[in-house]
Amino acid sequence: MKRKQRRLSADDRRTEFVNKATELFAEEGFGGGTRALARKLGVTQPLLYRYFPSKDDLIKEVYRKVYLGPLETGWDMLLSDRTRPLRQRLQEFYEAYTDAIFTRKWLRIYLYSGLKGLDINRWYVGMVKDKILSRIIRECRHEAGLPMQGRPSAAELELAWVFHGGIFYYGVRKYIYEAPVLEDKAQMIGDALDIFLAGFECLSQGSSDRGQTPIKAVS
Amino acid sequence: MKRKQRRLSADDRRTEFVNKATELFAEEGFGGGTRALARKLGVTQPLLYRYFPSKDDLIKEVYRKVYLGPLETGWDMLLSDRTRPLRQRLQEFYEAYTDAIFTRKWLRIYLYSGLKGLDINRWYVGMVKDKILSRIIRECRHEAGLPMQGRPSAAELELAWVFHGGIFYYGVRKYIYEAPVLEDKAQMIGDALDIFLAGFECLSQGSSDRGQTPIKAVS
DNA sequence: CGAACATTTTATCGATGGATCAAAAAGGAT
DNA sequence: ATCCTTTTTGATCCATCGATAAAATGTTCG
Repeated sequence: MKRKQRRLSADDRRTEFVNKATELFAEEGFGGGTRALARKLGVTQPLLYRYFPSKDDLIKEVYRKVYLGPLETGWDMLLSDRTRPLRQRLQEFYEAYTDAIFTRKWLRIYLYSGLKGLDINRWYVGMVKDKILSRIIRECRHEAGLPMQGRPSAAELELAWVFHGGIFYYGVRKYIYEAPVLEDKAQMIGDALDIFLAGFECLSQGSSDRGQTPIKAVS
Repeated sequence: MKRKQRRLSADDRRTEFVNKATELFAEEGFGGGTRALARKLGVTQPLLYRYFPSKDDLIKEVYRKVYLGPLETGWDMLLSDRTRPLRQRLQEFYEAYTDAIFTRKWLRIYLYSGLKGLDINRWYVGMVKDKILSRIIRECRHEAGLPMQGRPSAAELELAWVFHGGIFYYGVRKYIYEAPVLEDKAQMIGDALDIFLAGFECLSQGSSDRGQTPIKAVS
């Protein structure tokens, strides 16, 4: 009872390899075997080497596809559109962004590649900083009526990172640890935003009980 | 030019295996080879099997040591001591807790084992929830003069998780991604606490602009 | 010293994983 | 049906890995 319809076009086969490899590596890590991968495709293992010179090249292709996925959603304009209230923009942005990255596949590949210390991971983190967090800070400062300086301070960026990381960690808890989480993701984002925005505002008005500027710039 | 002083006592050799294995697995993941491990010890590979029945048993030992490490710091009483201001307690707790877990070794082993979906990881996450986050919520409610119910609601827990995860992610960024972070860890914790506490307080006083209870309990 | 014991090494087995190459099989064109 | 091209397979190589057994070396104590 063999498959009749074997042969696929070169492009289709290639993308099929990348897709199934993403699934396999997400579950097993990049140590997953090429034979297990071939089995998932219903083909034999040497066929892989007709489409990729080595397993490492396949892995690089997986990176590319996974890391570039979230960027195709066009969320970047959402943040800066000042015709709408900031809270609403942030809510919408984070719902869209987490829709893109909160999947078992994405998060696991992301963490596995992060543990390998790859350049593409550093690139992604840098992009999050520049395209997301810096903008959030800028908009928050604008909202709070603070003077606009060229770049956010390291301390402000850190605040945004902690906020962003908190949301990110929701995905890790749900899809990596498979721990019970608040099911309503939108509510989680909303509550986190309430805290963050209220806290940011309180601090901006100098109501800190420590004897220093609420958000101190690092010299 | 061979080593003269080879032979170690059984106990010393065993702990040496576990220690070096922790280092190795932290860097390479649990796929790290037993031969590489032996090389780190300056012994031959079969010696491992005189102290551990299998590689898996060695790995279990590594888990035990790593996961139990942070618990030996006795931080758990810090949180509930109401003779001191809440903010100070939280600051001190998180500085101590992150001193214990913010190391390259700990974080990498934690993430690798989390990706394997192990029971010990679930146990640890549950412990964080019960021993840390639930207490924080309880103390925050007390501070805000809110009525004390038996257990924190799922939404409140989620709030604490997002806060906690944000701080945790600082360690991931620094030691896993090796990304530049705000160097002053204490300041990061302080700022995150300011935001969290201020936000929590604002919300508790019903100043949310959404038409609902600030922190809504999930039915 | 030298016997008794514990520790470490040498040699090796079987399984698995990445990679190669020639041969076979499948589809399309004439 | 026959030929040609492209895809796929079967067989295999070599390195590595976990694990085992037996030999050898160091340690202890009479």
